[in-house]
Amino acid sequence: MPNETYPAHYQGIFAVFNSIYPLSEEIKVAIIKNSEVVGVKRKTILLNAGDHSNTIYFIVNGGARVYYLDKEGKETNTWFLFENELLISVYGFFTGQPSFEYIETLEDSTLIAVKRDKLDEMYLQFMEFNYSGRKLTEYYYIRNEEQTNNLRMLSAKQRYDQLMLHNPKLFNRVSLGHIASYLGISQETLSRIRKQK
Amino acid sequence: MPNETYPAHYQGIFAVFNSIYPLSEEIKVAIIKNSEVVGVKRKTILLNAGDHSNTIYFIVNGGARVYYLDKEGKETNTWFLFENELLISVYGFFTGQPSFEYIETLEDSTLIAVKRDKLDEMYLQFMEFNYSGRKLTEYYYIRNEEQTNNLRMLSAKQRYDQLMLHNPKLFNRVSLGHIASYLGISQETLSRIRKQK
DNA sequence: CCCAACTTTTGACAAAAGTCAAAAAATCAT
DNA sequence: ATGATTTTTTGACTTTTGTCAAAAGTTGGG
Repeated sequence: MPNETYPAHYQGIFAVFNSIYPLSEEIKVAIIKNSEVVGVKRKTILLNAGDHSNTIYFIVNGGARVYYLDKEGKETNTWFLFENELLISVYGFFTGQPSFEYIETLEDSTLIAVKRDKLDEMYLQFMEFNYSGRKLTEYYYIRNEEQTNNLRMLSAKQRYDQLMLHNPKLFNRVSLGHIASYLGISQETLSRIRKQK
Repeated sequence: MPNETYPAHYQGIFAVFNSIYPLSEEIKVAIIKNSEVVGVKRKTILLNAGDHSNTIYFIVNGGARVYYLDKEGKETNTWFLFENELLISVYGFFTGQPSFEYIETLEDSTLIAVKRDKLDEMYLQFMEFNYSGRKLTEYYYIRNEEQTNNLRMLSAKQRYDQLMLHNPKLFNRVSLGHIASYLGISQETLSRIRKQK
């Protein structure tokens, strides 16, 4: 059955899952039935700290950031995510505990939203869906670990260079202030690092 | 069938998996068939940088560290793992790429070793096994993310305090030099932080 | 028990990064 | 376009953390 029989917005998410483990028609139908396509404006808060994170988003287009507030109330960004990526607050979504993180769109975005209870149903109904879920979790885990290792071992300048090398496009879509906290440095230091190049 | 019919060393690993998703007798038998119980001395290298990481270990007793060498050749520890925990080099094991990390036992240890191809076979043969695999990956992911956030946002002293609060027993089993690099600080700074308390 | 090896602490100094305040530049809505 | 916001840069200064070298303390094997 050709893919065109499914709504166009689902092309991306099906492709991502399908590249890991073949998605049966049943699962595709279930995904469509258990999800909702939503369009949101830039700067929309998708998750507030304190709330329960019960939705996972697949970004069809647009982008978002995950951040939290440090003791002085300053925002610290932990992730930036864009088209064809999954968007959650990892801690809140995985543990079911109230979130300490916020999720906010960076741009006008189209998202596929799946509620956690629906996702859990699908994981229990289609055991092979856990195969893809596991692989995707592994993939994001590795991305997180890279970040950990960079923070542990590299200087501010080296972390900046790494990001420039591996994700230069980020600088076109995210303000330097946001990038600074992601790199674990002050905005002023980031500015100075960029200047001395 | 009572658990005592299985080798005593497998109690812990079965309990860990069983608490996530019921382990069928078939999977238990497969795990035993596809694994090996190994006893190793303290300071045994289980994985060398450059090698392919093709074994996952469950620690029956003992402990190990995962570390790598920075540009100056200094060791940086990324994980400490002990009894009833899974032991891998995340990047190497998940990606299949040659490892940049080393794994070394910290104490004489008993381990259950499963080769990656055997694990993959089990994941394909028993789809519900992916459910447990996914949940375990999520669990270790969260632990890693905590570490990332601490490194991004907390001062050396605050990171030390966090570790003391959440994992004080670590200090009984791991030298301060090893803990320093795990916290992303120099040994001297760690020593000074501890003194000023 | 004692020596050798390893681990931890200390001191003096240097380098990295943060803070605060203000100016400059860029962006956005009207 | 233009004034108002937001973002980025700059300067002066402070704090944090690192580095190097040496001393002190600890541990384990013979």
